[in-house]
Amino acid sequence: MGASVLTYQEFRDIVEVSMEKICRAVFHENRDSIKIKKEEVAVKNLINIFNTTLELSNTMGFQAMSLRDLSRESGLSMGALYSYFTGKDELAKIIQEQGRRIIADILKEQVEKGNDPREQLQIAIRAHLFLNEVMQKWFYFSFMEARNLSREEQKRAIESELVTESMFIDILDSGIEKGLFRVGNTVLTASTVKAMLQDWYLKRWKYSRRKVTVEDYADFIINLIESFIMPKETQAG
Amino acid sequence: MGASVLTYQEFRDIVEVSMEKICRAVFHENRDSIKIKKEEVAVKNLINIFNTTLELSNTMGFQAMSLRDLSRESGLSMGALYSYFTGKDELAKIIQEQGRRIIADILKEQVEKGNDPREQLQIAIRAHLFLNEVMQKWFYFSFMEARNLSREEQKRAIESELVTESMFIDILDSGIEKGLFRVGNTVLTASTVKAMLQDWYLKRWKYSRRKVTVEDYADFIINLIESFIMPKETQAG
DNA sequence: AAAAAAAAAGAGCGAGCGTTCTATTTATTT
DNA sequence: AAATAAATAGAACGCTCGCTCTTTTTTTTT
Repeated sequence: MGASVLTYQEFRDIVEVSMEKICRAVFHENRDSIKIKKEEVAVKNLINIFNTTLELSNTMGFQAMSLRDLSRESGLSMGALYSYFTGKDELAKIIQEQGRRIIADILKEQVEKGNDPREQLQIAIRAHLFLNEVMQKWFYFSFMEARNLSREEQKRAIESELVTESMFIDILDSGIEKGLFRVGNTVLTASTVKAMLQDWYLKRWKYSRRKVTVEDYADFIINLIESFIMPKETQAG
Repeated sequence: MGASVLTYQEFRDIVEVSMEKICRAVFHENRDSIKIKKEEVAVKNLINIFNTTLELSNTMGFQAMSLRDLSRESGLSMGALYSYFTGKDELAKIIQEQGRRIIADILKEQVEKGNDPREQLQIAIRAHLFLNEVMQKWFYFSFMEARNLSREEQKRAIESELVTESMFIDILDSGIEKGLFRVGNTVLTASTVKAMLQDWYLKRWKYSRRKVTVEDYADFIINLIESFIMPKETQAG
């Protein structure tokens, strides 16, 4: 081991989550509500709209951001904006949806590459964290604005949180079963791992200021959690 | 050790943070801006106002909560409300201030009781967590609504976060110096401890649903962090 | 019981919100 | 170059917001 570890650069090359790709997906998924016909025009403006929305609402809050703010900062008129979404609420909903979709797709895909629970745990932590880095603004938005969603959408957000956590629980349980990890409270262990991962996008400013890279943080968390769940002898090998 | 550990019940008896006590402090601190003369009347209504504000804004967000909502839910008229604060922004500011004041006062006071770094770390984790439990609504509000504050108030919130974290860093450093803890990245260690503690008030619903008590959670985090920073032999004794 | 002080009530104000709709501009096709 | 389609512009509408201010009610003092 050691050489086969997923690096941040490798991750970026593999997953290719770009704003352009996301917006193209949004365009196709919402073709009936979007009033724009030509894909290139739509994608170009959607990129602008999402970037500006994330920028504004992550500093002042989505509620506090008026569509006139969004219009002014994006350079698009009110009329133009309403060609891309049916209302302010839908704009928030779309951002949330994309965040959930991407984390679900990519995390599962990456973890399945792991050959044993230890490798899977490492991949899960690294991939999750790398996604938090790439999609920082999206996840920060999703967490902070979840309260403004409809009941139905809120349920989905909670469910999404629990599904990701279950993935960690399953890895831990299978590790115990195979005698690789020592017995412990896997639910609480998974829960605290999630909390540490989440801190990366909630307190991004802190880590930036301290010049902690996402690789540093990944290594640290893996060390921390392995020292807890693995017997001393096993840990080094 | 073991018998002298701070329990949640002991903590509650010692610190006595009650809504009534907080509101009495708010009344005296803001006597010039509050238009009410009689302390008992003011305290009674402040309790009502803060409870209702925390309740409403922790579900729908402070921005989304109108003062007419607050008026309706509290049973106080618009005119009455404005006898207790000068504007909506000040209401948010007061709640933030009280949260910061209490965590700073109580945490320092408790940690100073510890005789060695290990005991101090345990006390710090337990006291911090118990405060998160008692003041859950206040802290959730403070975290979620920090963006709506003035630049100046935002600086104070960040400073407060870093001061609490420094307390953990200092404890860890002094433990290493005394040979009790193994050498490691104390800044990142403190940071992750804070993240785990914070999760208690950010995801309270999750722990309630799973019937995890605050004592369970405290014990778990202390175990987790000690297995990381303490050599195996020392840990048990 | 009357007078004075304290507290609460709630209609009214201007501003800004989300949203709509028609006019205009830009791009594409013929 | 004219005709058609696509996209953008921004004024206008109804509504709700934070906040103020005078009136009314309640409490305290005399």
